Amino acid sequence: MHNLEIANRLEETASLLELQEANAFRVRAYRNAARTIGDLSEAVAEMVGENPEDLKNLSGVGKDIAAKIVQLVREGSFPLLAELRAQFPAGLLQIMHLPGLGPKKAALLHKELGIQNAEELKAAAVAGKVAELKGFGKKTEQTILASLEQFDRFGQRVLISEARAAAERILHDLELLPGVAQAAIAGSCRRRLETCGDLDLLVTSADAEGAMAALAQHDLVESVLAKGPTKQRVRLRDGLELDLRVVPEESFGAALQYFTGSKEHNIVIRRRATERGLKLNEYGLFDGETAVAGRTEAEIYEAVGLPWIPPELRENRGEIELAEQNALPDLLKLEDIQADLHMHTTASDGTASIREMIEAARERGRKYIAITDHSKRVSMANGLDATRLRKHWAEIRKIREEYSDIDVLLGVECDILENADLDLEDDVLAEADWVLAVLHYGLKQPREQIMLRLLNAIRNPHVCAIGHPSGRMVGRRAGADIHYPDLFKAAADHGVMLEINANPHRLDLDDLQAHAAREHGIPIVINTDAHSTAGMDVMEYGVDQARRAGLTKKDVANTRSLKQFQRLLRTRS
DNA sequence: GCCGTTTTCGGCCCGACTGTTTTCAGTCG
Repeated sequence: MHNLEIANRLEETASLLELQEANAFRVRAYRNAARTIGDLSEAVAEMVGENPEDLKNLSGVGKDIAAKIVQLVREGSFPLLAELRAQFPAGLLQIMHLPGLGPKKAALLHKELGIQNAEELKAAAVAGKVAELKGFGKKTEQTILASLEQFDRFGQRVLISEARAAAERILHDLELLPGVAQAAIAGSCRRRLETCGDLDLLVTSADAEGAMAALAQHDLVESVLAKGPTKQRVRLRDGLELDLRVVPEESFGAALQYFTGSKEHNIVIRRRATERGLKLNEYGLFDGETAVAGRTEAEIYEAVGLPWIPPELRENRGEIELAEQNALPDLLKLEDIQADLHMHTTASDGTASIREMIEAARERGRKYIAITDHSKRVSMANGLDATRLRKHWAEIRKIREEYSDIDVLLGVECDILENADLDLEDDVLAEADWVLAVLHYGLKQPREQIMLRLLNAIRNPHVCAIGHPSGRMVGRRAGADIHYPDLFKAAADHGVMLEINANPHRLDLDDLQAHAAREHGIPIVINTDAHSTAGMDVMEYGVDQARRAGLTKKDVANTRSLKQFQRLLRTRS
């Protein structure tokens, strides 16, 4: 059992306890334990096997929760969770996590209107029944409908981080099978979309039955939904569905190309084949009955007059034209990244100390970082006022002296307040090496006010970059209503960078806006926004997003050495 | 339910906003 699974059960327990109106601190205890375990690099299941007493050394895990984890790992059972699940319909958890709703309102909807899931909530809201409930009203009803619409659009899709973790684990295990020669992930997961609706795996094997049997028995697989001689569809324990296709070696490239998509990209590629008197399908590229290509993707692209196109670009958004002119961008790679300029410590809401974060960054090969704890407005995250921030910086100054192979910038993640002021005075910001200005609150303000806030921040001479510009959460919450052309113009005029926040829940800027920002000549920074040492590992998702935006090493500021990076920063007054 | 300790129980990140009320509960981050 993986840490994430354990953390998910604890998190679900916390949510269900909330619905039950249990003691708020008990709820928090489960949530804290879930977070600790989710952020942990050692496997909890192994700790249970070796020395279960060690669990109690984890912060937020005491006698009770440790015992529950042991039982979960050893016996696969979690009685408290089972009992809670029996009390509330599963759909209620989704409802309570909709923006504008929480445990209290969700419980009331369930109690008063018997609502069990999102569909029933929608029907009740449309019928105007929600507004009649005590504590609700017309506005709340509208908020609910808007949240449901967002939820519908996301549907059953899961974040790329979750999809990849599952796909890569299964792929790895299939690769170890004796009969399997080649194996690959295809589909949206290979294209590194923000979310995946399902997973596609391809293998070549002398023993198709063996590969499918191994998949059916895989510990991530819950059930087999369909099975034929070359294709098997299974449902994973987390609900995601996965297609495995066993293809002949001479068709592997064709199948990979075909099942990677996108549909729009493939339509154009197939048309190019037709124009050349050829036919392209998942088995190969054919001249009449004769296969002329199919073993690799590259030979298929070559046969239709193109260089191989990276999967991240395959959306028919201009990549085929670039390929024709041999002008495909040399996309950014994870190893190009030299720095991480957005992270938190225990000074605000991070879980690791300054020293721990510096060392974790070194282990990941970063040459310089910025420590950017929250400003005071984010009181829930223990944000820093001027006095505490200055003390924090003094501490960082002292500690960074111990390290000769990594530079540490004095940073801050400064809120842009609802009234467009910055959360810290200019004299404080002037002392920072790196000021990241961000929106956290009032994201639903009208466009004019949002733009006033962003432009005001950009005009401030101390602001270096705008972090997670829209504030969106993938699949959960649309971001602020930004007029991007104005944002880009202002950022370009004032030499302010824009962030791609690499957290898979954010990925903000998105690929299209990151591409547009690059067109304006704005340097992009890709940062993890880590709240723990393990949080630094999400950099790859930010890099993937940049690749989808067509960005190269030179488009991304934190691929440079510190000296070169500082030259890119606007002149500091 | 966890933590730290004054070792047995009190404190646990909280201020602002929203939409509902007519003084505040619920939600947000």
